Amino acid sequence: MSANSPNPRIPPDQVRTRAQLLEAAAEIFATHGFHTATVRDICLRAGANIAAVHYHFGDKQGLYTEVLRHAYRHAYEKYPPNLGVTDGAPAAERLAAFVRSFLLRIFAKGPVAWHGRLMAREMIEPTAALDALVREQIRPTAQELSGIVRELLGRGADEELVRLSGMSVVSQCLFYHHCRPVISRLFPKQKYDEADIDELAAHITKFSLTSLQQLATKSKPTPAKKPVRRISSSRR
Amino acid sequence: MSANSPNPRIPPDQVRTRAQLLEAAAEIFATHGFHTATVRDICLRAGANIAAVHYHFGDKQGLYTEVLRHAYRHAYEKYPPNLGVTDGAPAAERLAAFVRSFLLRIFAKGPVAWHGRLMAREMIEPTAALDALVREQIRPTAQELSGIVRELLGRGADEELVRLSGMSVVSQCLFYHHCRPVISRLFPKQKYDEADIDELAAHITKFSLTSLQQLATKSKPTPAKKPVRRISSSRR
Amino acid sequence: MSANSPNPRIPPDQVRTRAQLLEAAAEIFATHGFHTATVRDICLRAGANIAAVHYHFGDKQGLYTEVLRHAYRHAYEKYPPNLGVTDGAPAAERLAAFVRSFLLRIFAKGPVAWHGRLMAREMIEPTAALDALVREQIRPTAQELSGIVRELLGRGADEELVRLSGMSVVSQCLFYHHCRPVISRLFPKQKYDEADIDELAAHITKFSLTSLQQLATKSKPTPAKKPVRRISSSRR
Amino acid sequence: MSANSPNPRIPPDQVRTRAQLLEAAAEIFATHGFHTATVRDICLRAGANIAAVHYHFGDKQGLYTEVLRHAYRHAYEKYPPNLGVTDGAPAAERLAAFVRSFLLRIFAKGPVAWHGRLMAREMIEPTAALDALVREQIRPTAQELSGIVRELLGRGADEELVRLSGMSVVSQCLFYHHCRPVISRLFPKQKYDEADIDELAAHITKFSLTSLQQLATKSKPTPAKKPVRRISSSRR
DNA sequence: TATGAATGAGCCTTCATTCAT
DNA sequence: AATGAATGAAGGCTCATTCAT
Repeated sequence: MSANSPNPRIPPDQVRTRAQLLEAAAEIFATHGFHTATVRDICLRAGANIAAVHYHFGDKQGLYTEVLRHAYRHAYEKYPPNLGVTDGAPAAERLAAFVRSFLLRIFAKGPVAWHGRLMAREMIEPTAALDALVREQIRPTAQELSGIVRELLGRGADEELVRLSGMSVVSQCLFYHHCRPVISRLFPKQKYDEADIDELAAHITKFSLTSLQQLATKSKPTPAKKPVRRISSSRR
Repeated sequence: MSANSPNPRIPPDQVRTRAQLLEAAAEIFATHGFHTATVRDICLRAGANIAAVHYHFGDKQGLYTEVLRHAYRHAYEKYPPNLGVTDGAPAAERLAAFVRSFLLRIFAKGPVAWHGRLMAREMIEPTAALDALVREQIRPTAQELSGIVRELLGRGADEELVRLSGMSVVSQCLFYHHCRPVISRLFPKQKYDEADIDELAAHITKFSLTSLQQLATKSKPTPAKKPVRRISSSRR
Repeated sequence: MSANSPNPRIPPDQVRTRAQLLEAAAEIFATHGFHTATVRDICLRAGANIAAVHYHFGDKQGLYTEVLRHAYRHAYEKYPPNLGVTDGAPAAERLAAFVRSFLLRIFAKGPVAWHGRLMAREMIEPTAALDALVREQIRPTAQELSGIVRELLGRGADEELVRLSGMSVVSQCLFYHHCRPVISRLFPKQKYDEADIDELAAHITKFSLTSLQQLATKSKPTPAKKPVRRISSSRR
Repeated sequence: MSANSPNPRIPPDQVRTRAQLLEAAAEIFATHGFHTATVRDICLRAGANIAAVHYHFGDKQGLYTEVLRHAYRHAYEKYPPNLGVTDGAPAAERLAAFVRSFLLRIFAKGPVAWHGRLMAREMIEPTAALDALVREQIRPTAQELSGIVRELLGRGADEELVRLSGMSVVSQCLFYHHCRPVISRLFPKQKYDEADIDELAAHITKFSLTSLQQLATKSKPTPAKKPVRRISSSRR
């Protein structure tokens, strides 16, 4: 909110219109997609004039780009990747935190919720905004995961294996979001409350960790260093 | 293919327009999505009159539904889930075939290629066509995978674990397709030729198989030992 | 039906298609009007091919013209203006017959019913077919009414009064048909069964006759002979 | 007119487009009917953009509804039903005023002229707008006429007779408008200038009054009170 | 400054009609 | 002789965008 106001003095009430526009747009873009969403609907829901979008953001695309940044930032503010687990913690523990925070982020309720849907849409129909997003947000996250996986696989692990294994971990998280319509038809009981997400996170972590640890012993017969004790999945 | 032609004789030439329409629509719907695609473009590319769509398929939605069915059928005809591996083959082998056929299907080139993109879009913005698709195509495929996973985990495996593990397998395949725009930015060298797909299939199979086999040995044959206490209780 | 078959031998079955087309068109034109009615609907209801209209009648307008003629003829065949009352009958009696047959004609049920609606539409948006209709059907009917009215007003009545009074009579009949949508809203109980029509006919006849008889006595102060008392009381 | 403008200040010039649209639409709807008229033509004649109709009136139907209201209001403003005759005037005088104003209204020249044609079309092919019209405009007019007729028939007159007689009066007025194409073919000399209308009004009034007075004396043998003199067709 | 009326391109759809069969 | 697939011209409507105020 205040990140966009250049001067510390409280601007009259333009910022409020801007913020409402952003929030309304996030919801509508997330629900209907970029092309199907209409500027009219967004302005209507934001209680703003029909010309407000062009006044504040140039055009529809400009609004969308800003929405994407806004949503991503909010999601990562609320659920940071490490969830309070320190960098020095055992890799297994950090993996559990990473998976859980990832799921929480994409299945968040309320205003944060739009982030997940917006990103999913961006995958299907990438816009110019994706480049910035990858550069500023996604790549750092990916590298953080790579670090965890590399440590789990052992120092000398093949970098290609690290890369592929990282994607194996992330994919299991994203799947539940990207394929939600099918999952809800195949398994109507699957829900995404906090408890359900903990369950999913536990499975994904276990499934991945089991494989990574086994692959580590195979590729590096001389481990013995880090026993990677438990997980203790303590969070926050 | 021939399911719609009641008599074995080849209908004069009306079917050609229909087929061209279907093919053109598959490509354009896959590229632009349902709402963004225009009937004009489809007819133009199919070399048909603008009114042909409504004559043959009722309306845009009718054409779309038919395209979805058409694409799914074609993809599964070309790459059946078992890829020639008999049902009696070892589960590990059947898993490898399943993964590889899945990847081949969603990354196919040519006219079969649209299937993957169409399905991905359907996940993001489901239409009425999804119900039929799940019922007729997706559920049987899911059950086939469940069978393989169940066998790998051992007879007495927890059904919930079977379900979650099945999704862990599928998710790794779909990920490369659903997140392609991001992957191509993070790892520009990643391609999807037949050789690349074999590589991906090998990793996914190995990653999954390793975990499944490990989870099997832990959960079943020698019980009494480790009741799988916490989250992924590390082996000793 | 057989009126259209030029030779007494039964033509294959073209005449049937033609007749069904005519009947279906009458109903649809009457219900929806010329422009709103569609050739497709007509062919569909007639069980004929979409090209049948152009094959049998040249084009939509040609079909419409034929329908109008067809409908008018049928209506006057079933309800001739005199309803069996001989020309020699008292004028009051002939007036009653005229009014009643007029109402029966425009409120007929079944295939004859379309005549009234078609004519009403022709009033609003006349086509080339109207000229022939006035010449062949409407003018004779009008002259028959004029004769009745003239006799009721007395021999020396002003011709302008005869003309206007004739229209006063006809207008009361047509009103119930032309303004049906409003009447049904103002007086929802008004129906048009045979009994209701008899009631309406009785009122219109009484209302008109009362006036005509009174005007007759006024304009011709020296009759005194024929008091033409009540409604159709046959004079002696 | 000013009922829709919340503030008394004259809106800058948005209302001009609206007014021009309304006027152009009235003419085109009256001439071609609702379905045949095109929004394009209306906008062209109004000098407005093709999207103006949807901006100001929602859709074609919304414009039509407003046109109907607009036309009705204008017609009644110019020719109020009583034409300056006070409510306390003799019933015969009020009847004469009613008939004459009715004819003037439906045969008006200029921008008011469309009212009659629009209403006639609405009878043939009622739209959703008719309900409001009957409720707001037609029913009050009908009740006013009923009052006049009831008084002429005498206090104890049968209500059914009042109702039917009222329709007998109105029908004679509408006839000249609804059947104009036929009348102009049967009696080419019939015109609808002010003088002609006075003539028609005189006849209709005389014809109806004669009947009503006669019916009154018959049904109520104890009249003697109100002699309801003549017609005295004084107006203005 | 910020509004809302106005714009024009373009979309889906429908229609009467034609033409090869 | 008679069909039904194919045509192309509009039609109503929606949209993002602009402009005068």
